[in-house]
Amino acid sequence: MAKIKSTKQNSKKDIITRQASQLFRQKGYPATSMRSIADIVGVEAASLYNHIKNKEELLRDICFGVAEAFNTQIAEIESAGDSSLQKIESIIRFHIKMMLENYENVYVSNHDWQHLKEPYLTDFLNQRRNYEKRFSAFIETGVDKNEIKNMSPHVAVLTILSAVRGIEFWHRNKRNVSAADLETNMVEHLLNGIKA
Amino acid sequence: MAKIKSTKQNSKKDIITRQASQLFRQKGYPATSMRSIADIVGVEAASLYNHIKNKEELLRDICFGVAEAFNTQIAEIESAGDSSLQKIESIIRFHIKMMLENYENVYVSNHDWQHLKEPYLTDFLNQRRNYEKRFSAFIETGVDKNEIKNMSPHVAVLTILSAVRGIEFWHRNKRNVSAADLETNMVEHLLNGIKA
DNA sequence: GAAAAATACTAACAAACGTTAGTTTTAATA
DNA sequence: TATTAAAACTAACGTTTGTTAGTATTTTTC
Repeated sequence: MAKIKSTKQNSKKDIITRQASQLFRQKGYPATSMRSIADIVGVEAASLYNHIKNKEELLRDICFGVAEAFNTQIAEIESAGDSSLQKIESIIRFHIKMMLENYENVYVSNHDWQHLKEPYLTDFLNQRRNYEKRFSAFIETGVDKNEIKNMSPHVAVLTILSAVRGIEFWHRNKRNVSAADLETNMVEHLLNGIKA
Repeated sequence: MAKIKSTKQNSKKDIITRQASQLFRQKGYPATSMRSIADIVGVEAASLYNHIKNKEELLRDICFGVAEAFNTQIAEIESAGDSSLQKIESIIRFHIKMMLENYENVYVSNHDWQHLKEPYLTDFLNQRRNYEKRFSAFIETGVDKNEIKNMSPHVAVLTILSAVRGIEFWHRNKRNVSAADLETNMVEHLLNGIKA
């Protein structure tokens, strides 16, 4: 009866995916049932299959959408003429921005990618590995140019990526710190820790 | 037929819990079936219920075991006569140690606590909130004594805890960095980022 | 306004889930 | 060695799961 409302911007599939992302974030992918997604959308579970192929497709769209956003951004940063430190700062700020503005999708991508099936799982992991290598290259160059102190690039990337990812905890309790303070303090903490 | 082998150190319940923890880490709690746990233990699913009350009890033992370890340690650090910076370094090193030596349990505790049922869920979250407050107090004192630069203690705690938690990714690919290098580099990165 | 396309519905499926009941087998105790 | 306690087994239960088939209804197109 109650049809899914679609606009020019948001297809019905987009709406379903967005609602699914919210539930995946709250309960986790395996613990989220198609029926619970249908409830939120305001439709019977079977009706969802007029718009999507199956449950995993929802997860796939979320994970690869996030991956593409990061790939696009790092390519842009690579081609800019900034210093290594500036590049690293840009990456950090973009991660923070994504955690703030695209929280649900990034969260789901971080937590539930393991439930992707082959060949998508391998594809996703390869993209992530590639991304970390490109990030790592920023650090290596910075060390060579003495902008960054001598350290393990792998560990630096690990530390930075894990730290920004932790913003998911900030979302659970935003009372204490504003988004702006969060960004300022975290960027400073992570950059000061590696500056030569 | 094949009984679970128990020793004086490890009760049969301990053995089941350890195997369950491995699976929870690999697949996640909701995606891990009692039958898959039984398979690994080498027994039928129904037999597990001679040793445990239900599935959630396994998760509970893991989560609260980890929580207790951290509570005990922070109490010890609090009562020591160290400087704020030393205390923070001690905490960081303990987190890293836990991530290295008690990986499975910490991972599960970090990822699947949300599947605890009440009243355990509230209990767990209260313990965590309390822990973060005590951690935050170290930072605040350090700022007051000018050992640490002026910054948001909340953000510092968030950054540090998230970073060390990220060691779970190191476990997936230990080839590039030794555990010792990991610890040294991460401790330096996180401490240099906050030193006055 | 009729025809076609999109999308909703109800009903049902096979499989997997956590868990219990009842029974048999193994190990510990006396 | 006989008795008791521990722990395994088989079988089954009631739910919930993702998904499909078939049909009715709504919206779009002409």
